[in-house]
Amino acid sequence: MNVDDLTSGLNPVQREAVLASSGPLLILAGAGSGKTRVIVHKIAYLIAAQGVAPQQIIALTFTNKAAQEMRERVREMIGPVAQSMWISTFHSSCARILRSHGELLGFSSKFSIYSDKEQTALLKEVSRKLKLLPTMFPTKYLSSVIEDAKNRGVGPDEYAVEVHHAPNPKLRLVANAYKLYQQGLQENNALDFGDLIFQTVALFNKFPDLLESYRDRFNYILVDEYQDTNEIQYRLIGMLAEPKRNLCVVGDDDQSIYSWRGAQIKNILDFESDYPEAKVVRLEENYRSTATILNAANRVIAANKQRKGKDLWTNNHAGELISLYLAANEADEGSYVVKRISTSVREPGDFAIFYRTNAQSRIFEEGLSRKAIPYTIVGGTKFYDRAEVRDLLAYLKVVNNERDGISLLRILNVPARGVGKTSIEHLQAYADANGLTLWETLERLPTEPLVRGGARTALCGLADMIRQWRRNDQEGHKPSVICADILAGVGFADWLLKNNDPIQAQTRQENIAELLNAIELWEDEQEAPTLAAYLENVALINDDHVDNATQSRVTLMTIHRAKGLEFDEVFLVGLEEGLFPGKRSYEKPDLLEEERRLCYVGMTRARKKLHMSACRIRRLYGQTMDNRPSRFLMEIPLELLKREDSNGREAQSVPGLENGARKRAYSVPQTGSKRQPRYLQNATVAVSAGKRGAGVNRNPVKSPVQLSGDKDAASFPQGCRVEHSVFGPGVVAGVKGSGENVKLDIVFRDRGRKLLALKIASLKRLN
DNA sequence: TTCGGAACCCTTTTT
DNA sequence: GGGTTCCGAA
Repeated sequence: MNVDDLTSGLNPVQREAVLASSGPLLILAGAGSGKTRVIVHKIAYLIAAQGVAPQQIIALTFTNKAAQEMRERVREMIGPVAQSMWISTFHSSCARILRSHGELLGFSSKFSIYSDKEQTALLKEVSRKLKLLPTMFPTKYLSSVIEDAKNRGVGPDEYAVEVHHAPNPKLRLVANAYKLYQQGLQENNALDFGDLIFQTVALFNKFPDLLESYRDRFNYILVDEYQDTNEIQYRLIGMLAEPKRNLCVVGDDDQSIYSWRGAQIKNILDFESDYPEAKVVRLEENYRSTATILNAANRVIAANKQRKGKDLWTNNHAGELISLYLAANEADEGSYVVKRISTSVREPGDFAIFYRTNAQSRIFEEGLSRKAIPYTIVGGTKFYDRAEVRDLLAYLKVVNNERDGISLLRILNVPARGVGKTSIEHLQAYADANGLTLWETLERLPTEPLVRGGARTALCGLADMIRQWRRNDQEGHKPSVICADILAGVGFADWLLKNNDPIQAQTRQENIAELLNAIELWEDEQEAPTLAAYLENVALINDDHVDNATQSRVTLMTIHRAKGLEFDEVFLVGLEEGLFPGKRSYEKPDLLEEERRLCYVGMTRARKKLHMSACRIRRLYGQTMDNRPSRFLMEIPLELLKREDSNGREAQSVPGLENGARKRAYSVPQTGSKRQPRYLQNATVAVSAGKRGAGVNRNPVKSPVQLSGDKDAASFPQGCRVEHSVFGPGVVAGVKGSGENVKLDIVFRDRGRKLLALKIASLKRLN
C-alpha cells in the first residue's frame, strides 16, 4: 500500500495528522470531524508505510466500544495483524500488564477485579473493624474519597500525609480506612477499577527495568479522548512515552464532561507546554450536522472561557431551524416529544431523546409505550447487578481466586444452607485472629469445630465442591460447564423456586439462563475460553445485553451516555435553570462550563434536526420546581430557533428570549431563589386549553412488529412466552378479567412485570 | 431466615 | 416520587 492509498479520502488537515508520524502530536478533533478515521489511518500508515511493527503500537481508549471499533477498522485496512495489536481500554491494558507482573506487588495473576458492589462490601468490613459510625462515614463517602485519591495518584500512605494537618480531623480516620481497605484488597487478591491504573503506575515506579522494557516495546502511543484522562492516566501515558515521545493524543476540550470522575481538562489544555515540540492539528470540518445545528452549538460553547478555541464549520446545508418548545410541565414536554416522533416520516431508530438525569426518562417511556412506539433505554438497571447473576459470578470468582473472601462470603449461605450470622462471625473472627483467609479458615473446619452441627457439615460440603470445581477449571473445563456444575451442585434452581413467588422465580431462572447463554456466546469467540479470561471479560466489558431485536427503536439516554453517538433527529429535553445547568454549578464557574460542554455534546449529536425543550413547572424528587428556561437556550441566536406550539406549528416569538430580556434575566446571578424574574412572567408557556388530550391526535401506530391475529385469552395461556413490540420478550404469569377486559400479567425479561390489556397490547406469541 | 415497612437517598457513571 | 437499603418482628 502506498501513501496515496493510505490517505485517500482524507481532507488536507486529516492527512497532515496522519502523516505526522514521529514526535508528540495533538489532534484537536471537533465533534463529527472524522476523528476515528484519522486514528485508524494513522495506525495503518505507521505500519504499512513507515514499517512499524504492529506490536510496537499501543492505542488506549476509554470504552470497549471505541476500542472494538478502532480495531475492526484497522483490520479492514491492514488485515488480521490488527488482532495482535494493543488496541484496548486503559483498564484492560493495565489488567494485562498486572496479570503478567502483578506478583511483584503481591498479586497473583488470578486477581479478582472488584466492582462497586464488592468494593462496598469490603468497605463495610473496614468500617466495622475501625468502628466508624455509618452516619458520619457512609460507605459511599469513603469510596468516593478513595476513588478520588487513586485517580489523583495518591496512595494510602501519601493520603495520610496529605490529611495529616488538615483542619478536618475526620479525614485522618478516612486515611485509616483507606489504608485498611487497600490491605483488604491485597489480602483478597483483588483490585478495584482505580487500582488497575494506579497499581500499574506503582509497578513501573518500583521496577524501572520493567518500565524500560515496555518503553522499548511501545514505540508509538495513541490516546483517544485525551480530554477525559485523569491524573494517574496522565502519569501512565507520560512515563510510557519517554524518552521517544512518539505520543499522539486525540481529543476535544469542548467535550470534556467527566471532571467529576477525575478527568482533568488541563491535560489537553497543557499538552503543548508538556511537550513544547508538539505539533498541533485542528480537525474543524464537521461532516455530521446541518449548518444550523453547528452554528447554534458553536455559539453556545463560545460562552466558555477555558478552551483551546475552535470553530467547527461544515459544507452541509443549513437544514431546518432548531425547534424550541416551552412546555407547561414534564407531561406536556413528554407528549410533545412523542407527538413529534409519532407524526414523523422517520423511523423510530432515527430518533434519540437526551436528558440530564435518568429520573427524567420515565415520562418519555410512558408516552412512547402508550403509542406503541418501540424504544430502548440505555443505562439504568444493569443485568449484571441482579442478585442471582452476582451470586453465580461470586461462585466463579471463588473458584478462580481462592483468596477472594468477599465473594466467598457472599455465597457461604447462598443458596441457604443453614449458615447463619453467628457462624459467619465465628469464621471471620478465627480468620482475623490467625491471619488466615476465609478460604483457609473453611479448610480447617473438618479439624476445628469453629461452627456447630448442620452448618459445619454444609460448609464442609461446600468446600469439597469448590475444590472439585477448581480441579475442573485446572483441567480445562469451560466456564459454562463449571457454571452448570455449580448450579446443579448447589441446587440453585430449587432454591430459587422455594424462595420466590413463581413469577419471580421464573424471571430469576431466565436471568441465570441468559447469563449462561452469554457465557457460551463469549466462549464461541475465544480460542482458549478460560474461567479467568471470562471473569476479566465480565468485569471490564459490561456489555449490556446485546439488543438482538433488529427492530428500529427510539433511543433514550443521558447526555453523558450520548457522547460519541449520532442520530438524525435529537430531542434535548429539560433545558431549565436548576436542572441543566444544575443548581450545584451556579457558583462554580468550572462546573458551569462543564454543563455547557455537556449541552454542546448533546446538540452536536444531531445530524438533521434538533429539538430543544424546557418545562416551566417540573416535579422532581417529590418537589415542584418553577424554573426559567436554561441560559444555554439564551445563547442560541434567535434566528436559528423556531418556536413551536404543541402541534409543531410555529408559535409566536418568545418575549423572554429576546435580547433585552436576556440581559435583564442574567445580569444578576440567580442562585435559585424563589423570586420570579420578569423574564419568566413574560414567557408565554405553551399550554393550550385541552392540552391533556394527547389522545385527540390519534395517529396510526407504525409498529414493525406484527400483531397477533386472534386476540382472545385462550391464545395466551399462563406460562406461554410472548414478545411485545415495546417491552420485548416475556412470559405470561397470569390472566385476569374476562371478555373485552382481559388483562395479562406479564413478566418481561428486561422490563419487569406489567399488567397489559390484551385488547390493546401488541403481543405476539412465541413457541 | 425471611418478610415488610420505615428510612434514606437523589446529577452525570466510559472501566 | 420512587427506588433501594436496612432493621426489627415473626
